[in-house]
Amino acid sequence: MTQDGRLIRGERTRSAVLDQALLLATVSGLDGLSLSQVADALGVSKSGLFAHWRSKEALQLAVVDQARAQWTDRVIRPALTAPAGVRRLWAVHLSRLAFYEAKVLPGGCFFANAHFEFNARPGAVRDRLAAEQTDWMTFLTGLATDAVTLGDLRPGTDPAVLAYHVEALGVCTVMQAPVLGPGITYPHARRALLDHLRAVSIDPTILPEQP
Amino acid sequence: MTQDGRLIRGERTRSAVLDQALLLATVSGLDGLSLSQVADALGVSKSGLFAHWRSKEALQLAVVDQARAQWTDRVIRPALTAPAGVRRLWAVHLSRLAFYEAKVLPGGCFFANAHFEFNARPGAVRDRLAAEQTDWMTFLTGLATDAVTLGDLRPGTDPAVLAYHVEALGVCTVMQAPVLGPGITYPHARRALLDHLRAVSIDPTILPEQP
DNA sequence: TATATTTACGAACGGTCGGTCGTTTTGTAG
DNA sequence: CTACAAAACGACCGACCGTTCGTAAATATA
Repeated sequence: MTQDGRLIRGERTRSAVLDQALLLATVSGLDGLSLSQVADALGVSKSGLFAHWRSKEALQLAVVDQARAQWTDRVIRPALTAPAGVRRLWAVHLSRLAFYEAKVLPGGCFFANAHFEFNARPGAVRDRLAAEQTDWMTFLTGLATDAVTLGDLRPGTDPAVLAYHVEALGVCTVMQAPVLGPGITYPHARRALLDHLRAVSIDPTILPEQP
Repeated sequence: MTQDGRLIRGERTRSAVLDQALLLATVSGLDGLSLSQVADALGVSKSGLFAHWRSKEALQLAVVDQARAQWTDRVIRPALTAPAGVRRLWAVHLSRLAFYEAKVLPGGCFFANAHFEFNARPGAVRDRLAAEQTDWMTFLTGLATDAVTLGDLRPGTDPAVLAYHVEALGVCTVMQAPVLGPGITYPHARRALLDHLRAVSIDPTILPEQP
């Protein structure tokens, strides 16, 4: 291991593998993930992957964990620590983007997409994803208890029903999203969010970059 | 071929294969469908399947088509031809059941589940499923233009937004479904629907049986 | 420089997959 | 019964999969 803070070789390839696996999982699903394809895409030997994870399932779980961790660090935490007066804006736009990215734009172009646009059938991986959905619900509830109520987000819906919608969408929620509709492109939605962020004096760089 | 109306041998196995394939697709997804598993589950040779469909994708498309045809014949058509005064009830309950079956009860126990709880990534099959979602939206719109408006089904939602929700759920819609929640089991929901059907003098047998 | 450990590699294995081919069984018609 | 066509079978193919293993290269420590 190096004594300074730089990544040693193992950690660097480990990170690259996880990123590539997440990317491929958005295409063929977490079930359809192929270790051979991951290795070939990186120009790395397939057998080398087993030096970092003991099995394919272990790598899949690592992908889920990293995706959740990144989403939490880069989006949810900034949202929760934002000034109280602007959390409502965050709630509406994040839910809108998450919904938009996760389902409406297959194979899309945005951070949130790569972190939601996979699903899995087998047991352990599916359970991990279910936990992730619970986290998202917690996040929404956290927003609701302070600057905005769930009723504001979706009038007439109690939390239990919203929880089912979270389960149903596999990731986020179903709120009123009037900006979404035919003819509204994704760059349009993103630009609108950036404008809003600037308008309320939130650092727009907390919004993940487009790859 | 026989001269009377009975199914000849080929059609019988063809139907059995489609049913089994639909069942397995609800477990591992339409992508994860294995011809070997289908054949083994039926005690049939794998190579015999290629006498009915030229490729695996052709069989997958046939599965989608049959699922949609059955759903239309057994559920949507009866709903559309129901007495005008009760279509609102149908709309609410069908959407509720479809939502419930398709997403909340994985590996469930009901007709609608087996016809919705699969998804696919590759091109042709995915396109076919997208067409199915459009049909469902048309059905809901057809209900709305007569006995009930979409506004009644989900207050404050315009059709464009609802269309996105249809896309998002992958099958149906997101309407107000107050009966769904923690502790509300599926038999509960089904019994409630049967009671409602009887209350409005609709033949309950149009509701598909539980397998 | 010499040594030890991490890291990556290439070859190979058993298994499953979709798909092909020639043959045999099954059911119908003459 | 014979003739014929539909239908199903079993063996086999090449490809890809996840995984193991022995070995070589890269890197850290001394």
